[in-house]
Amino acid sequence: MFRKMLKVIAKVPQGRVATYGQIAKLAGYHGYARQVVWALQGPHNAPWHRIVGAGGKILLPGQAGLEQRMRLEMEGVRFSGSRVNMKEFAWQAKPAKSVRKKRK
DNA sequence: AAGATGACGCCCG
DNA sequence: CCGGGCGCCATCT
Repeated sequence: MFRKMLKVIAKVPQGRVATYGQIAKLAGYHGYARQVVWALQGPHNAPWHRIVGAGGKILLPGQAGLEQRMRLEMEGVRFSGSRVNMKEFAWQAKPAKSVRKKRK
């Protein structure tokens, strides 16, 4: 499951950002924003810094959020205060069949 | 098995 | 724009 999410996250190109909900939905799990978080925390090498909250808000606490912002700017992402210019850098993913698993 | 938790998302004030 | 409240789901204790 996380495996799939990570795969989607890995598809996010540099200089682009995606939201948790976006990832979850593309992975086929609409509404699993929280699970996306666990996927990032787990042992893997995913570009966690490209994942932000809805509206491009950085939710990471303390230094982590600071570092994320720095990295994104380095990739070319512009920031509007504490947020990312979503309209410009929001990742436009392709409709990968949003197949929702039949949540039992 | 039940209760609490978490880098969330959306609605309301 | 910001803060608070409620709902979502898998994992942990």
